[in-house]
Amino acid sequence: MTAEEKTPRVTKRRARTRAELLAAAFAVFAAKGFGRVSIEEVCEAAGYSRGAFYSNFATLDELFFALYQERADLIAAQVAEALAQDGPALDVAACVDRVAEVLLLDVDWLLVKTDFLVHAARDPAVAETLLRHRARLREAVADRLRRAEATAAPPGGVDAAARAVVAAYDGVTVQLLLDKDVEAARDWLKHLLTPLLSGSGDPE
Amino acid sequence: MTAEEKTPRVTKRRARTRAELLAAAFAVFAAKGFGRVSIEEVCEAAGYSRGAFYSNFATLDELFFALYQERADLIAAQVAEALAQDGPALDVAACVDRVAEVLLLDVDWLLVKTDFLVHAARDPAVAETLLRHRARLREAVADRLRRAEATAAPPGGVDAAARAVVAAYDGVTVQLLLDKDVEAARDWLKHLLTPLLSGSGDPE
DNA sequence: AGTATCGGATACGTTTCTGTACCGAAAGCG
DNA sequence: CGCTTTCGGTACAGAAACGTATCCGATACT
Repeated sequence: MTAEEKTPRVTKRRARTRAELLAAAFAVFAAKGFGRVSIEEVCEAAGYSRGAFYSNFATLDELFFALYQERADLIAAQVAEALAQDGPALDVAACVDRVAEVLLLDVDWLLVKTDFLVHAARDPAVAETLLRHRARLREAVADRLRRAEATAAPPGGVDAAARAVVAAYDGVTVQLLLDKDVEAARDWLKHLLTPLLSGSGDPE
Repeated sequence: MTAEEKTPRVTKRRARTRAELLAAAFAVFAAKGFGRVSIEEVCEAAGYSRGAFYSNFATLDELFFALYQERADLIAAQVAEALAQDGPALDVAACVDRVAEVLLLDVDWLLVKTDFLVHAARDPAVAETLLRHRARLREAVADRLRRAEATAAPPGGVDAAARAVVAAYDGVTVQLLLDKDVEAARDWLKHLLTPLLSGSGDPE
């Protein structure tokens, strides 16, 4: 075995406490907001002492980043699944329904995600990874639209339509954060997407 | 004069320091984010000591609230002006241009505004006033659309269209916070509004 | 101008959080 | 089954921020 690849001898316990710290951090961040949370609070919520924290993360920012990455990947996978669920000749409405179900599921996640946005807006490095996540999502939507282009070509090109979908999602999220009405948000998102995906735009 | 109405004897200096504290707070909030800012930092940036702060505000939240209210009112007035600028038979594109100019002018303000959103999302009382601000803006847009309904009726009713405009604004804001490209954001907002205001929606 | 009041500065004690250095115990390996 | 490595707890000291109590200079009214 290579000398470079130093396999950590203990890895089971570590993974567990790391996961528990992340879970606790999610709850605390959702409740109080990232900026208002101390390392101690996270440790207390997780049932660990600060030693455990410093053993797993260098800083709160690092933990936050890991937390975001984890959850965002999870959501992305769920969205991909929802998008791929029906055949090439798709039912737009049903597809939108499924995606809306996934994207507007957990208000706590939207809270944390917005916190992360605010964080990224002030740190270019963080912003770049967030932009990558968004690009991935956008690409998934664009692919889906391309597959269905035969039945209904979106106005202004597939790519622009995908961007519009993301923008609509963001816009609906903001309102949802204020009124906390998930059902209304889903309905409203579908309502918004109708003209954006099938309306009469400038045909290039 | 009524005995209840106790006119404060000194009011000039106070107003000045209060304004300077607010201005400094805006700068610091924009740079670091509300959650990351201490009272001391605001005072230092303003060139005052903490005594001045506690003499004018009870808590950082209170200052933040006052700051938001002040700026939001200012923006609202500017938007109202931009909306009222041309006659009853309006040029949609030009009107959108003017509003986009006002709404997407200062990225710092968008940063602070998003901080406030995050704050409001966790405090129902704050959320309510933010919702009121948004309702006011929405109403202004709806009024404008009503005045122009003769030339081009928006899909799904004037009210829904106004909501869509706000959602589009929010969606574009998110992207802008990440890529910091104001010009692209303005173009994109106009592009989004076209199908939302004149597209083919379900006719009630 | 005199004076009563107000606004902001200063100084103080307290709390909270941080980061590190050290240590006992748990976990994998031979 | 003992040994070694590592993980997480504990203890400590320092920093930062908070809120208050108090004081002096500025300000407005007469």
